[in-house]
Amino acid sequence: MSVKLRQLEAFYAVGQLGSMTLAAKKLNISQPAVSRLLASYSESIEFKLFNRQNGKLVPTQDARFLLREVGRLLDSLEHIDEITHSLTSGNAGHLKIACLPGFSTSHMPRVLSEFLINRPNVTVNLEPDGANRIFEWIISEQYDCGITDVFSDHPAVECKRIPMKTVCIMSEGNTLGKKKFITPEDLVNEPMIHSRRDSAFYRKLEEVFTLHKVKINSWIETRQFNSACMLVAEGRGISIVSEMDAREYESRGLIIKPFTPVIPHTLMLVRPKHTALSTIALEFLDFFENSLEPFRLKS
Amino acid sequence: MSVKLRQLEAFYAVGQLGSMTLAAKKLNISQPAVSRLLASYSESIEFKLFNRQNGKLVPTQDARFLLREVGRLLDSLEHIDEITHSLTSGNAGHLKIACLPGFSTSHMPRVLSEFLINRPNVTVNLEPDGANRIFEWIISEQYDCGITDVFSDHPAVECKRIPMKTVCIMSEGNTLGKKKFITPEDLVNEPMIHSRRDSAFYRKLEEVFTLHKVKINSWIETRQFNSACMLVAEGRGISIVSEMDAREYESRGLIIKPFTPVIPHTLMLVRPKHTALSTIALEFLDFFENSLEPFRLKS
DNA sequence: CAAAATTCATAACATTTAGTTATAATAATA
DNA sequence: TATTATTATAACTAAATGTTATGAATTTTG
Repeated sequence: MSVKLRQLEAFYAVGQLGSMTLAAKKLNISQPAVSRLLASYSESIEFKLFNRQNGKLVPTQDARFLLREVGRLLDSLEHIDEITHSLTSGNAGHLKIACLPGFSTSHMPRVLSEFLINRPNVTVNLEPDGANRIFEWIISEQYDCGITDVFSDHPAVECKRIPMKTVCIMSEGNTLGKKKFITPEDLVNEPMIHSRRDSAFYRKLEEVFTLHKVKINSWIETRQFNSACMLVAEGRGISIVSEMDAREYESRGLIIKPFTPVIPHTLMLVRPKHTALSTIALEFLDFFENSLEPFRLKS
Repeated sequence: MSVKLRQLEAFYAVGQLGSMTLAAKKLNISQPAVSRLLASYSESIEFKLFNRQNGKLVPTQDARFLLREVGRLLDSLEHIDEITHSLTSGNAGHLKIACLPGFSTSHMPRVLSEFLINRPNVTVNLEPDGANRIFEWIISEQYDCGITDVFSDHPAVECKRIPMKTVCIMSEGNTLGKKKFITPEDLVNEPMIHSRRDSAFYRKLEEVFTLHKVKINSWIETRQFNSACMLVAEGRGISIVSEMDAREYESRGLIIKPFTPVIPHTLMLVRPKHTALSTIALEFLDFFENSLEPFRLKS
């Protein structure tokens, strides 16, 4: 007959309290129950557990050694109980997040650390990578959610679009800094930093400029808004980027101006469609979406 | 209803093997048993544990998180099982040993380390102190056993006498080094290093010398044989000490010669009389007594 | 695609474990 | 010694854990 958990609990309680009667009270069972649990345990192992001394039950040298181990076991059992409850309430679990590299260094860490403050039992795996890889990961269900800016209608991917505000950014010396807002016409002679020509955002940009009969004065092509901000902050060029990214660099000398007409930048929150997400993952997606609120384009 | 150990075992097995049928085999129970254990566990916690995928049971994100914790729990349970068996066979436990300071630096470490080689789960507490303190500790049952050289007939102390061989030691240059054995008469003019005048051993020494009508040429009085050996090795004086101690210093330039008549030095292995010693403590006492064999005086 | 095989769930029942109350035995204490 | 507190034993109940038999659902295979 194998060791029974109940036996260990009884053993531990008696070891702690030095009395079966007290142990019974602590465990909320009757004294005979404890007596028998202890008797059966003591029989299964082959050494004496307690000696009587003035009416107290004093653990044997060996028993004392065992007590430590049993204590550890009961602790981790309690921990499991705790964790179990936490998992349903979203206070424990593991999060696997994939996001574009731009996010992983600026917005995400802030949001994540805030999210984790009250969730000590949550562990996170944050993987920055390109849009294509993110989709692969979501499709193969290796990650709980992804933050990207490319749409996909893959049947296994749930995709939520979030239109984001964009702004025009320039370095501090720029004469356009005196204007209230910027239009395409203002940018005729400005060297522009913009995203790759095959990106959806560049196409939208081009469309707007064409409509205004202005040619984009292309200077540097970069993959991320991040880099654009960085370059502009360094003192050269002008760009149109997500306001969220712009605000990250505002303190490093960067002029931010509204741009008309409005050109939205669409973020995508993606997740596997056929898997039930864990509570913690759902909570995080909610939390993250909320964090975008200040920069979200209200339609 | 609280978590049942059996449920966790089933959960873990299924999580590992991806199948209830296999899990049942591993646990040596029937498949329906596993099915019900899992069902009841899944009901008690409030989230789904597994998803079916091509006939395999794949743990949920949350379940995977739990599995780690449960694994730890089961490990420590297994460890307890292991320890329990070890305790009866004397391969685990805790040893509290008190000994004279002389032992704690020479003989004891060697014996102890040899004793522990095949007993990885044994922990030791070795406390060096004077004879009186050792008795106090044994009486109050704070220690399993003690090594000393003073007898006590305290009713709570079990005392085993071990008569030990003694030898005469001198430094390398000494002319007596040419003799086969040393007698009291040889020591008339030698400056002697000996134990304290109130010690049992000194009284025996004095008795023998008086019988031979030789006065002890007292030079240095020291508490331990250790110190005597050290002093002699340094090049001055002559002493009569336990052979065991002498051998420790043999390599540091020390001449060892038999002494007649035989003066035994009595070691005491002491332990609490009214407590059943743990298996490991009994084993250790045995082991230690054995280690004294080469230096023991056969009567 | 239908047949065979695998895998899990359910039902009905047996056994073991863990709890109960009542009471006797055993220490500790006044 | 009588009294009191503590543990052990007995007899019984409820719950947990196992069993076999069998049906439903899903993969695998010919």
